[in-house]
Amino acid sequence: MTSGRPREFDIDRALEAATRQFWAAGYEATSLQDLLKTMRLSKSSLYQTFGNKHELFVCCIDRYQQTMVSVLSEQLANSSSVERFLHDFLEGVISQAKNCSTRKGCFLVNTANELSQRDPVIAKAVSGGIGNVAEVFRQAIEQGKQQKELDSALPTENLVDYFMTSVSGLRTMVKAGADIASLHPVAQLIMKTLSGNKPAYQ
Amino acid sequence: MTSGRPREFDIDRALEAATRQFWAAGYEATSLQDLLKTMRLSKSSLYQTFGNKHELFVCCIDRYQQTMVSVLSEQLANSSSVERFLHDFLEGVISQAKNCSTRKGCFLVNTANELSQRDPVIAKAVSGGIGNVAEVFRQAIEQGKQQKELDSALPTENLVDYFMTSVSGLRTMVKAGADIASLHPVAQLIMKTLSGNKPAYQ
DNA sequence: TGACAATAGGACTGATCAGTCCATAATCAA
DNA sequence: TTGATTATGGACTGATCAGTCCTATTGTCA
Repeated sequence: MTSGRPREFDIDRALEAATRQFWAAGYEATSLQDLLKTMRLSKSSLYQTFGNKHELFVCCIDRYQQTMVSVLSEQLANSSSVERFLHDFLEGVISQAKNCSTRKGCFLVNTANELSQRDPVIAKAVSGGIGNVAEVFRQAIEQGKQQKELDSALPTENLVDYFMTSVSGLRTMVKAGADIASLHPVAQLIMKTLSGNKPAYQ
Repeated sequence: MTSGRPREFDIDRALEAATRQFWAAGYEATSLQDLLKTMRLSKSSLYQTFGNKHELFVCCIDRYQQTMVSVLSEQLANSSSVERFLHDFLEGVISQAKNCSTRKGCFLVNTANELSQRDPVIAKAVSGGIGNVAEVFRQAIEQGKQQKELDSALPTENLVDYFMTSVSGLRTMVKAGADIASLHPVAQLIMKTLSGNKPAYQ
């Protein structure tokens, strides 16, 4: 059936490199030259393998959200408590403010901001990805309620929406250059809200 | 001193049109052709008056933040209570989700997302603008504490940071296409956090 | 009337963009 | 060895970009 010269590069590695580039610079500001350089591919290989810049971008979005969901699921499974899981996640976002190279925000949220208004295909991929991530947090919050860690008086959906909103806000602050010291108390307030009247998780 | 043919267009109207365009499409995605069309200027007039695209953009940022600060200050002065002022602001953000033309988010936050990482001049203008807006909310929260509307146990700065973070998150959700119904409870939770243990503002 | 300033419009530059095409090289199966 | 298939790199296309420059016109004031 198929024969011929075998592919010399690894598709997933190439996608990872492309994701890094798109993530750091955004879609429009990433040129094909940038992609060829970081992916270490020839133009022909890129077009033959991924179609074009737009299709490549959608592949990167998909790969990113799959990775994020699996990492989060694992972290949730390995956490000693739901409060710890959620708080660690918030602190992880904040700690990205420490240096510029990690101050990139969330690839999904960045893309929503850049393209969701004018590119329906990408918008769909992004909202699907965000939904999958939110589903992990929904499971976490449901679990936290059952274990009496979180406020059971409020509908889970509201808490999930609140958490996703808060995370997006933190990420924007980090990207905008807010200093870490001012964000820790914000994370405390967010956790306090999730857990009802209980004192904040330490 | 100066004589010659008088300027036929209104600078502030032209800036308003440019702001509308930049706001809707972002900096990179706005071409000079787009600007000439919406501003109703010839290329010569634009360059003579505003220098270039970049300087024009900075003018738009400045104009936007000045307008925003003055509108917010007036709303605060005219509000029956601080809680009402803050809650109305959150609901105003949410109500922008109703149709696509108003689903543009905040011009300052959008710009921070698009350009703050790679354009120090614009980054400075944006962070200055955000600081001015935050200052209005700082005054509001200080006032709310004195009038026993808000939680006095927490430092004002923390509450301001929390509020700015929450607003940014809400704006991202609106831009990402979240439905209004899911955001009202989020706004309630934010207000509840600001006011301490009191029931949410209705 | 003459100096001055702002207008409009178009030609032009040099750079960059995404994407196509082609000749050549490498690797497979038969 | 041959033919099919794929990889690769560079030349090329057509479009668009911001910005410059030039000419000609229109209006205001001294």
